[in-house]
Amino acid sequence: MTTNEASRPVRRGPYAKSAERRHAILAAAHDVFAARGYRGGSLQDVADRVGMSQTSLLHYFPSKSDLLIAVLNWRDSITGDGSTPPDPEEGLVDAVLRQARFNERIAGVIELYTVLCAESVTEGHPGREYFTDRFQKLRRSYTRRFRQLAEDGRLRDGVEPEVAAATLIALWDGIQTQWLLAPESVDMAGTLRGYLELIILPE
Amino acid sequence: MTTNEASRPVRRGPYAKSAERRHAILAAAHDVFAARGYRGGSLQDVADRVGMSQTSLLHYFPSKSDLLIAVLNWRDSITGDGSTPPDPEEGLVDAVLRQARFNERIAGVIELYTVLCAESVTEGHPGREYFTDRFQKLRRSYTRRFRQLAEDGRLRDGVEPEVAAATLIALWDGIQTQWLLAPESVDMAGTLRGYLELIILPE
DNA sequence: GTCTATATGTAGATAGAC
DNA sequence: GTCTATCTACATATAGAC
Repeated sequence: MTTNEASRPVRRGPYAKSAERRHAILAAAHDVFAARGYRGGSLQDVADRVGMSQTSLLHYFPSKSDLLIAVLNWRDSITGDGSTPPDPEEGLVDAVLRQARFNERIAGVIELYTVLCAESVTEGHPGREYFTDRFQKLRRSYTRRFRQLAEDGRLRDGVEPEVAAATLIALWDGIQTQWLLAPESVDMAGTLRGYLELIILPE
Repeated sequence: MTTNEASRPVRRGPYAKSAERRHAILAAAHDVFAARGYRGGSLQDVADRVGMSQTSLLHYFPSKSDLLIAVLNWRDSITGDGSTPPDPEEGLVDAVLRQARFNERIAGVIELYTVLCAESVTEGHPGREYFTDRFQKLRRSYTRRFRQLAEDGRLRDGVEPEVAAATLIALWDGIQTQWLLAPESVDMAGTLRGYLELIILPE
């Protein structure tokens, strides 16, 4: 048992409760930052939701900015953002549309991303590096995929892979903002599909 | 002279100084909200920039949210957003690219718009109505223009005017965000041109 | 119109008892 | 690990003198 605890300290071990607490805090902070932003959301709001005092919360995350970074990284693990796709044979169009529809169903995921991303360009915002890095990685990743499509003769003539990558990311982010303000007037997946079908030729 | 004052009360009239003050406050608030957001920017910051006390500032704008609305409307008048184009004969592509290049040169205009737009989707944000209305008007306006192009046989087959409108707006907003975080890596006007040339056929 | 003074509220973070 | 109490800072807004 003791050896088992040592090899799997997360479950039933001495740190089990601590890990659960951290998880509960991350979930609560996700909701608060999504609904009110980083500057607008308070540690007290988060503590109230998880049912603990604000000072106890700071025992797990030593400062508000630490909590923000942890929430952003946790978001990646929830949405699968940046990780390998479930099906390596899945095409780019299907992968994008599946992700878009998935995000739409998880309450708060799009709010969190949209609100914090724009907020991160403000002075002294602790999330700025996260978003700068994310965009750089995303642009490179999509550029590679469009370049591969071009080699396969499936990218429309005149479309630059780099431009298509930046365009897809920008379109995705922008349509999410419109959707947040008017869900009934915007079809996120349909808009993305419209662009991708414009530049990607059928097999 | 008195009749002249009555017909043009803004210049040299009794309210001339007051109007100048309001203008100076709007410019300062524009900078502050662009750099720190609505929640992150304080009235004290604005007052310091314009060289007056925070309480004197509230003499011109009775509350922080009133100041925000005034800044948003003032922004429209600076950028010409929503007003009639300078040249009615100017094509859609030229108008979009000219506006994009113009905004890029006015420091803070894109920051203000991007930061406040996303922030406005948060709980109880006073700018929400402004942005909801703006998107609705923009979508309708661009939909009309694309529909006209379709009637002229200049819209690519299969492109829906409504989808193209939402796509153009989303792309524009999204590429601005990427540009704010990495100006050297993003070509705003080039990206917009790439999309428009994809869906609009040459005359 | 402009200011000082202040009311009132809230924030993030620390100290230290238990 | 959790709490109460508190520190320090800063916010928006009001009252009222000049």
